[in-house]
Amino acid sequence: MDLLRFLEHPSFLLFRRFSHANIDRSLNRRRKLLKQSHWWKNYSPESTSTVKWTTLSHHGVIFPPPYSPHKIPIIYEGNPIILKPHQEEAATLWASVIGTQWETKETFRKNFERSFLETLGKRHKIKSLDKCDFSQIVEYLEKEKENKKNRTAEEKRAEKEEKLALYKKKGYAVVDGVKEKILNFVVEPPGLFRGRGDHPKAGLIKRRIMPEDVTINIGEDSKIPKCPVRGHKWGNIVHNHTVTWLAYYKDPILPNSFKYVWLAATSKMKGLNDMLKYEKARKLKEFIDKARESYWSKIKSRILLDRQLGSALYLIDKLALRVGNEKSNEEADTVGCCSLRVEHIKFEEDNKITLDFLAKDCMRYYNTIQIDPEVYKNLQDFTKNKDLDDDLFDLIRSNTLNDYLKSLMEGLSSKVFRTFNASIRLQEQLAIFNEKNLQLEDKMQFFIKANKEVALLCNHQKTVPKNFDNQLERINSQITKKKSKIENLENHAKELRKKKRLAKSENVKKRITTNIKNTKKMIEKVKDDIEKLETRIEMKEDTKNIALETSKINYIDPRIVVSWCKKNKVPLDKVYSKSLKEKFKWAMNTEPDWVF
DNA sequence: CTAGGAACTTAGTAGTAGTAAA
DNA sequence: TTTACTACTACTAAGTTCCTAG
Repeated sequence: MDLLRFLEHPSFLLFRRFSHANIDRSLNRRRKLLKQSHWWKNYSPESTSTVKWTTLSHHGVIFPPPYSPHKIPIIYEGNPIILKPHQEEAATLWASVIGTQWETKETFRKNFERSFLETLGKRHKIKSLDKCDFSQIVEYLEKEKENKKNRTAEEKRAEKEEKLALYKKKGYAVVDGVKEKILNFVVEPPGLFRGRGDHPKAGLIKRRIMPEDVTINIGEDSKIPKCPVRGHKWGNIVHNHTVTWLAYYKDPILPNSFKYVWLAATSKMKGLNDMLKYEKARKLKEFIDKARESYWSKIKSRILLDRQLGSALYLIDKLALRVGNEKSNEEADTVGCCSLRVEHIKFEEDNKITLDFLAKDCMRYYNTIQIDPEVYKNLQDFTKNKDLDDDLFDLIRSNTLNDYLKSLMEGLSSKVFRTFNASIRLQEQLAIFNEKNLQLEDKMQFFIKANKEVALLCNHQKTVPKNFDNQLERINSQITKKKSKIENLENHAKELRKKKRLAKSENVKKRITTNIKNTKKMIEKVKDDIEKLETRIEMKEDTKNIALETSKINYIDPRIVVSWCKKNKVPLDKVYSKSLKEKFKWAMNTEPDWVF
């Protein structure tokens, strides 16, 4: 039953044994809350219009604490040098990177050095990073870390409380009367830019953001938040109803982009968009036959441009590739479908191709796959008379492809194919499952395997944890222990049987028989444990470099997951963390027989 | 018609807090 | 009680998409 109706139902009221006044107050409160939070029950098309909010109030953004100098010198050619605070801050940022992978990265080092020397000024005696000895600062940082680790429980509690209080005070916005969490209400602190892969700007000092850098978006009737840094003021105040951001500031590294302050995933603004994303993917389900027919006719077209369009979409559909926009040379050299170059594709026997390129986040996409001969031939054609660094699809770009998609279905774009195929893939994999009597662990194992298929499709990877081998080793030693335990138990059983044979009284025999039975039971249990540990190892090994969460968060329609869990009596907590359950609260009431 | 701006989604990793094992 | 893992969350980088100005 609808929760609201239930709350109003006489049996509920009776059950609570509230006084009437209390009931009224409580109901009103709840009704208000329900009306506010159950947006998915009665969302209307206009909620997706260009007006994103009517009233909006919040507390602006807050800033990381100012730098407090430690006055520890760096040693330069044998001389200790105490730097000015802002210079010392830069030096300390570098010190915090020493011993990590970043320290030895060529670009990172070069860029930091340039940034650092600039901070010091031309006439400073420090001329080279290589000659700087940061070890005293490193030592200091280590001590600080140690101190932090050794805080008393009381201190930790106080800190936690303080954090919570800040969150309560500043961490939410009120949008059209609904209180919503903010995703990132603290601006990014200064740091060294950790661009991924071979990013040309990695290592640059990311400067401190000041209130003057920040534009606040807030309702006309709302109180303008007080600037939290004394002596400073907000850069700008706007009242833009057509956007969802609460504030933005210029990206301190990339001159043409911004950092935005948004509501959390639990908010209506984000949740509704998320739901609509999946609805769009479901709409593609209706159009997919038509779309595939269309790109197949293009693949066979005599017009080169069409052959490129058709073949590109074929790859996007079949391999769930990203569309691949062009990138400037201020960014790492990564590609997607439309930006593939000749060097990224190899033609093998039997209509197989190998794609080998760096994708988003410099994750390597490496896949050998058999494709249809028509596409194989097309792709081969596209590489003719080209250099290795020429575009494979030289006549099209992401927008060409997206324009074409618009002609197939309203609102269709390339990324919808990824969502569509990922969700479909999970649903298909889960549909294979029909053994209802499995243990929960086995069900979970099955789910993880299905999830893994999606992650593989989308090429979602993660680095293998540092001490992964140790972890396996530990489980293995547990198995060894349990195996020797079984041996002992078996010996014990053997002896019991011997005793039973020699026993005279019936009573003793009976007692020994129960003992034997119990021992056997124990053996079974330990064997079961071993089996569980073994599958745990297997699963761990199997997914050690695969990121399962990414697809769960971004690509898999949560309704597929919820319905499967309900149908198979798997508690949702097994699949979704607390925050994911909140993010997907709009999908929590999905019926067991729901289909994507 | 194209380049780049603006806004929003998707992505992996670092660090932390809570929990299990020793 | 300490140590070691594990499971999350916080963080922020890196994509896509759509739009507008020239």
